[in-house]
Amino acid sequence: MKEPNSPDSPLADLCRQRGLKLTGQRRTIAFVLSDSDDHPDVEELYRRAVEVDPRISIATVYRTVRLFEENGILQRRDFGGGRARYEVADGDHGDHYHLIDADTGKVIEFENAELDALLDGIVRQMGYDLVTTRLSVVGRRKAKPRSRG
Amino acid sequence: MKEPNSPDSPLADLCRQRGLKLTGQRRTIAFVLSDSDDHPDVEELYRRAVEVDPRISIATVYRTVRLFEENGILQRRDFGGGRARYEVADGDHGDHYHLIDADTGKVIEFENAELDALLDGIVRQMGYDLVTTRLSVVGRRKAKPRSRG
DNA sequence: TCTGATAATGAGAAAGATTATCATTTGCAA
DNA sequence: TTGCAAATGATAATCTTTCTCATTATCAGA
Ligand SMILES: [Mn+2]
Ligand SMILES: [Mn+2]
Ligand SMILES: [Zn+2]
Ligand SMILES: [Zn+2]
Repeated sequence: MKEPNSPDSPLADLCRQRGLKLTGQRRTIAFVLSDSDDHPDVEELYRRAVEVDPRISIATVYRTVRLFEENGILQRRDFGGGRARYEVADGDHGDHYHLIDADTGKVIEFENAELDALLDGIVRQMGYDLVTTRLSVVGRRKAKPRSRG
Repeated sequence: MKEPNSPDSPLADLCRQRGLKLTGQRRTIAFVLSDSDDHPDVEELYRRAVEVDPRISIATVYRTVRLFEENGILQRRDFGGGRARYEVADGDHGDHYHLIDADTGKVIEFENAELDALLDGIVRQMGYDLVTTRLSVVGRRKAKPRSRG
């Protein structure tokens, strides 16, 4: 266990702000999420949550990520592989996209205002308002160009 | 049944070109795919295939779309909803993206060379070669601007 | 602080999509 | 035409996620 009854995590506070009942399990999951800067799936969140409070159930993790997503606290991501992955919907962090390393699976985040604007313009021109952009690119690390000789 | 023992469909020919054994089931599924211009899931492909040859099995449809995808004949798409959807990997048709109508679920294809180039440049600048772009946007039809009066 | 209504939880069943198994059939090269 | 490797059909198994329902916990109000 780490950081037991400390002041609530940012996400736990958000939880309360949204008028959601703040149970022990939700406090734990909120803490784990606030503490993560990657894109864990539910199994991984469960593992991390159990470290904090061993009597949490995976059913509750599923329920909680769904609840948090519905309340705009979490964002669900799909990087292929059949499982949903989650990250905090951070207003500061801003919208971002993901590059997945084809060989290692590593996820690299990036932002690009030109891309934002281009997508928005394309969709608008088609007569729609953009609601969601689902974008991830898979790439393979370029071989370092060798100095010839 | 429609179009029984006619000349093979373009996809069936492709199948043969790749050295894949051309079974009756594969011929049927290839025909159904060539005949489709939308993004059917496996269940839908199965329904369409059964119209042509009633003794086809859904297991074979699953196997065949996987085989065709592995051989670059089909492209798998994910528009959410938990099922894979497929379309012919058409060289002529070119790479394209998908706009999903948030209210109706309708899928609208679009191409955009600027988007192609921008994504390629972004990925390259991060030190990667672009392998796959997974992009779909969800949009909501704009209300027609009313002439005020 | 105590109580009760209500909502959340845990454990496991169920659902839904996809893949694996295995006995039988089929395509196709010789 | 034959033989064999590969494909098929039927169905079991797998995997992720949701549902069910009896039990427990939260929290507003007394
Ligand atoms: Mn994982
Ligand atoms: Mn369907
Ligand atoms: Zn991210
Ligand atoms: Zn398409």
